[in-house]
Amino acid sequence: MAKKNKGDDQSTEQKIRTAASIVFTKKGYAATRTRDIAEEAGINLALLNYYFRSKEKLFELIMMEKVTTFFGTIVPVLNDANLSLDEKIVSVSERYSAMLIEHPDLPLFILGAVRTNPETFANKLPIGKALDSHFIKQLQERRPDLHPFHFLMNLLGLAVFPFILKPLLVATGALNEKAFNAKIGERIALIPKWMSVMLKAK
Amino acid sequence: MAKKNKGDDQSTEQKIRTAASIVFTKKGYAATRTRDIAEEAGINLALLNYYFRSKEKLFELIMMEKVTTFFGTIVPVLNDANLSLDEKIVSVSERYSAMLIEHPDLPLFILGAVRTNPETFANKLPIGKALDSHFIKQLQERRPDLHPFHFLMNLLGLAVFPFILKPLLVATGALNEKAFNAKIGERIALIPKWMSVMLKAK
DNA sequence: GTCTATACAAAGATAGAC
DNA sequence: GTCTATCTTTGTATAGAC
Repeated sequence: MAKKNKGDDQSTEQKIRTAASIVFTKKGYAATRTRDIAEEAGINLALLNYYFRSKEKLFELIMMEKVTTFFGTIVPVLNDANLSLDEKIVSVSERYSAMLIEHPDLPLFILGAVRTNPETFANKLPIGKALDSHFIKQLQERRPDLHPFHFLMNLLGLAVFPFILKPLLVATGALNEKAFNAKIGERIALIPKWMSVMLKAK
Repeated sequence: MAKKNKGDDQSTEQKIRTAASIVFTKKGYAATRTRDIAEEAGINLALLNYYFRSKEKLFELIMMEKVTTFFGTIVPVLNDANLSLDEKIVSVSERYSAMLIEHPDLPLFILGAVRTNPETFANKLPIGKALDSHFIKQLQERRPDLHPFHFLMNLLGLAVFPFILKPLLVATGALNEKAFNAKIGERIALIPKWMSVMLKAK
């Protein structure tokens, strides 16, 4: 029962989690074989079932970790009553860029999972909270004529969309990893500016 | 050899193409079983291989159709020397919205395919053309201080991102199909406005 | 806890009759 | 061109030794 970890770096369980995250991210759920994960983790295939019972359970575990990372980055900001609207915009664009540079394929992972398993997400996502947040109230105050949907879409679109397009840009050779990150760096300062002028535009 | 089509509505080949498009779009390549396609098409499993040799060849065929639809919508506009920068922005946002309302899951389909098969896209995409277009030259003239990458990202982000998020919004019950389309309709007129103020913002 | 070996099911593809 | 039947491969999961 007790974990050994005799001078080794990582527990077997953790090795499998890490490997699963890598392979699922790269190939998606359906294209991933449990053998791929075992190989990536450098462990025996049978151990995967020993620790996680099934491929599906392992996937759900990994996915919930990712969802938490993704939304945990902004939900607290949106609900922070001490921040002005403009401060929130700056904070969200900074946090999102930082988080996405560290986890560049998070968006596609989640979107892919939603596409194949919409039911799973029905109650597990804090979308409702985002729509009822302090941020939304501030938006409605500032621009009662424009539905908050548009602002949220614009902010997320400006911040997240490049990361969604990244695999395509890199695959086609339009941009390499380094050039991409440089452009993202520029956007951190630009997005708040753009959001600001869009807020003012009548 | 000759096609029969004896009073029937569609040729078998066409039925398979249509069915494949539906199932691949819904489940992605790996999760799709050739048996699903056969069933959706109402034909025998063996006919799929008879007409298209393999699941993979069939997929590539469908994918190229989709890529053509997706990029064919804007590339001609970007290269039209008779349109001003502002006219191009209006035209692209209108065309994209119209095309995406008709094919709402095109973006996720293509992005999913890129993720699992990046090599396939290395030479088959007109990204190079977009980066060398008349549109880019106009942008550089108007705002030599800002890299065109940002404008393209912004325009695409504003127009396309909502459709990428759509499955998530619908799955979580944040928005239904009808409300979503209404919001998209509003954006057709709003996006050119936003792009315009972003172009002016220093 | 970890391994080898293997059972069992699913899925792609083809042979051959009609 | 279309069907039934079947081969083969691949992939998930488990049994049982160590």
